[in-house]
Amino acid sequence: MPKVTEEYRVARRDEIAEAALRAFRRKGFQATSMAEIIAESGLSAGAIYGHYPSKAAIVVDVATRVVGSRIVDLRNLADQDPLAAPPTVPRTLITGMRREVGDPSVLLQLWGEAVTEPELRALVLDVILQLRGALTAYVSVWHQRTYGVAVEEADILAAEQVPLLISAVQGYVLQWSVLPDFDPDAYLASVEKYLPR
Amino acid sequence: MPKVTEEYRVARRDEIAEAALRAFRRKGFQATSMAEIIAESGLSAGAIYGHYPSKAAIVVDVATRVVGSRIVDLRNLADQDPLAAPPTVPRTLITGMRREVGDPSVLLQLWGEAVTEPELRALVLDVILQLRGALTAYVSVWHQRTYGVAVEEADILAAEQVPLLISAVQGYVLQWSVLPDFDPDAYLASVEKYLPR
DNA sequence: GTCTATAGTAGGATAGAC
DNA sequence: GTCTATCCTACTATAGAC
Repeated sequence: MPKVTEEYRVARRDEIAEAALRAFRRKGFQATSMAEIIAESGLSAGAIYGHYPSKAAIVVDVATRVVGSRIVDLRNLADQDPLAAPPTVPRTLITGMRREVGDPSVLLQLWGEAVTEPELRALVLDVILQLRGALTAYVSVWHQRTYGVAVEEADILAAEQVPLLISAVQGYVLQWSVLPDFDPDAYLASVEKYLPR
Repeated sequence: MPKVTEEYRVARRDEIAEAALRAFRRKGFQATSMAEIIAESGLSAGAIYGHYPSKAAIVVDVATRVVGSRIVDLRNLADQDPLAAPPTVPRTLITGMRREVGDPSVLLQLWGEAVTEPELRALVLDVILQLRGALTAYVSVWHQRTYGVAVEEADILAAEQVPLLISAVQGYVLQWSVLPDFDPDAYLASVEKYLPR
């Protein structure tokens, strides 16, 4: 039986995770030192190690919060009738993502570090696979309902088109992060104008 | 007057840069230690510091070699008659990139670290701006020649379409790096099938 | 130019008081 | 649970011999 309430522990972890995220945005996940997380949180080393066993655990927890569940947005999308056209899906995903993580460049940092950190890699892979699965199902249903295409053919079309929808989202994040003159509205308008429906 | 020939110095720098790149692929640019670069090169600390003033200088030099000049491929493309359609450009860029950097996931690592390292950021920005400029000119000319569109309108079309072409390349790199079942040929076929011409 | 050895520092994590 | 103080490892870079 812990002396403090469970809500208190959760709230403290949230506090630490949010402070760590602010620090990670500045220097990246690996390159941020515990000293920076400690300073940003306003707590002490001992306090933090009372809630996380290691810096690696903080990294994984924060990264998990960052990728969150974009899947929810897709479920909402799939419940609409009439269905929104596939090229409008990136806008929905990006809007949800922006609301949740703010500056998306932290996602680019996460992807980059996922190349060499197995735990982050597994996390990113899991999210992309879920996203791809949900998107593929959505696009297939859209073709069936909109054009009366047979299931098998709709699945093939979806498998062809979904990687491009994913690239549209990834390209947004990358170009937002790197180009000082990136225009989000123009970008999304182009996606909706030119990607296949 | 140095005692050794200039070619010798250049060859040694190449050797060190290549060893460093092999190490960076495993752990990322910042997280790789000098000890790992030293071991990978088979040289000693003293030898390496005789050719580079700091680890940061090695990082910048290697990163510069990695992004290289994809612009050359675009120039070759623009010299053809008839011009290749815009959706085939990602294939050309990616083929050149694969030949030069091999495993493209090192590019994703570079992009991620560019978010927080100003020198890498400037490097990546410069390359993307050059690429965007060359691509935009190419696509504009293509519309003028192929459809007889006026210059002003062709420029507008190019400005709309080029971000998607860039996303196609970036999405390739990302999906190649993360998805174990990524199919490069199918991806490029989709790009050519669905992106606007 | 290249080596070995090491100086000097910053890092993650823990001990013990409260 | 949280703090301060500190241990110990690993890092970048240099010194001095060859």
